[in-house]
Amino acid sequence: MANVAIEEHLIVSELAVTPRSQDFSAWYNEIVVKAELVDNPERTPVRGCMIIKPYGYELWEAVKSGLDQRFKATGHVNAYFPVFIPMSFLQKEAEHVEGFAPELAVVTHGGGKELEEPYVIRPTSETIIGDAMSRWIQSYRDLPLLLNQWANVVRWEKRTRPFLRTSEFLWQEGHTAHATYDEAQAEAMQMLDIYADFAINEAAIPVIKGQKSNQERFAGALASYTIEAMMGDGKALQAGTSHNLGQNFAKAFDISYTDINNELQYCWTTSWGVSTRMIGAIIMAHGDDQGLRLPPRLAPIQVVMIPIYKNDDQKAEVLAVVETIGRQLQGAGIRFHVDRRESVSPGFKYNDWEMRGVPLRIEIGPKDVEKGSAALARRDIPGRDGKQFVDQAVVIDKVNETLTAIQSNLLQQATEFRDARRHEVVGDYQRFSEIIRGGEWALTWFSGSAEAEARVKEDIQAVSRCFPLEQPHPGETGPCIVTGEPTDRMAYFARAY
RNA sequence: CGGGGUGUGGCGCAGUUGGCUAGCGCGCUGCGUUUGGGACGCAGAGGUCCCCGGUUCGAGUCCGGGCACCCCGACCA
Repeated sequence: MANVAIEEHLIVSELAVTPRSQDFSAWYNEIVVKAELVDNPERTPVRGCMIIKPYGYELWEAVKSGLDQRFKATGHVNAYFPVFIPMSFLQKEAEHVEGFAPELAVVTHGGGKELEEPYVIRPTSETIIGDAMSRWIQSYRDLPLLLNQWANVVRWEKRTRPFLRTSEFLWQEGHTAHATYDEAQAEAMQMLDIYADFAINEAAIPVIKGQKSNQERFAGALASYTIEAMMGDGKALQAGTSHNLGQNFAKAFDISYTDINNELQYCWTTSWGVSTRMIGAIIMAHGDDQGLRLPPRLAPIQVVMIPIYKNDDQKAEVLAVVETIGRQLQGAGIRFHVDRRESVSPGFKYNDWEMRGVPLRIEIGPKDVEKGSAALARRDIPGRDGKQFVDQAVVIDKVNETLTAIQSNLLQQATEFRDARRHEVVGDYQRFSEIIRGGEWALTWFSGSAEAEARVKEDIQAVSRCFPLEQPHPGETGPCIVTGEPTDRMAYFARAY
């Protein structure tokens, strides 16, 4: 018996991905390649960079589209700034250059000549956009200035993983300028809300909105805010950030305006970003042993149709039904694909599309032709339980209904998973450590000091993720988990990506 | 940047103490049979064994040097 079990295991591992439950990291590395989100990183000619394949890029386009609509709806406009930034620009904001110096890629030559001033390949664009803003803004009538840019950025990383940390990645960076602190702060919070709304309602990932500790703050910001998500292994992932930059960049780049009293004032600026890391979040929040599970609202293919037949007569009948349903799906605006491959069996196709995370599968075979039915199989409910047979006449209604159900089920599953793994702990450092070592989240009173944070990092390789905006005990104080001193805010701690 | 490891058809690997024609599985191409949960048969194609140098009658194998990549630890959307 034992030998049979081992052989079965070997067969499975040859055919499919390493089960997520067995080795989360290996599962992730394999699934991004096998689901064709990226080219095999080991064969990508540039170290630490990724080739995003069409299926992965379509997923990114869906993310882009969902975010871009939200940005436009709140009055932001897109623009584009150079990928090269004069080195001197970065040096104008002391904390900023210090934060980014270790991971800069620098261009020293162009057109065969050494450049007078080296260019940095943008790691982020606060400086070059700040420089433009200083020229564009003169009057309070020019404010607020609400810009966004979709771009690639480069940060030289020592250890990289597809989507989670790569030397080059795609993102959007919003950059805004305002007349007052309050307006900038409101903007930073508004964008955080937009990110949270996107994560929850499009990506089906529950997130916690919070503020970063000073140690985890963006280099050059007054305050940094984050949406934190829990991955399938319990680790935390920052899925988006928003910064109130205060007047730090305004002063460094002379972004100033004349107010209504004809007095010169510095602007208050913000920046905010979501990157291709969001793809990593979607993979790790929803995936299972069979592969990806994509939320219907973002899935490049929402429905895959598998025709099944034994001979040419059946093929003709089956494909006629497939065409009919296909036209209906198209009319309903549903993204679908018909798997017409002749060289692989239906069973292979089931597994193949499950690995790619397609939310819903429709099987049409001779029996369905005969009965006027169609088989619908949900990706989020494995096996027979997820399969239903519906009348062809109502298939579109059923598809719409089921896609909606899958979307909300993914969110519900992720929420229940997370809520079972976050724990409030007061004054018990031992238990605090055990929670984090056990791969779960601890919510505890925290002073936020550099010393306290360093101690936690030293002890248990974890840092604070955020002070949640929604505090569980507002107005109260409690003992800092590290120092014991009374403090008025609680923070989440967890191991993180 | 410190420690460990690996470079052999597209992918995963075998090739032990040198030996002749470099092999296996998967994938790929063609034909046929199959097709409701990862099909099968037959016939094919595909290799400067990471690079450079050395030892030898003979090097994928031994020696020297180089390069690349992967994994594990300190910094990061």
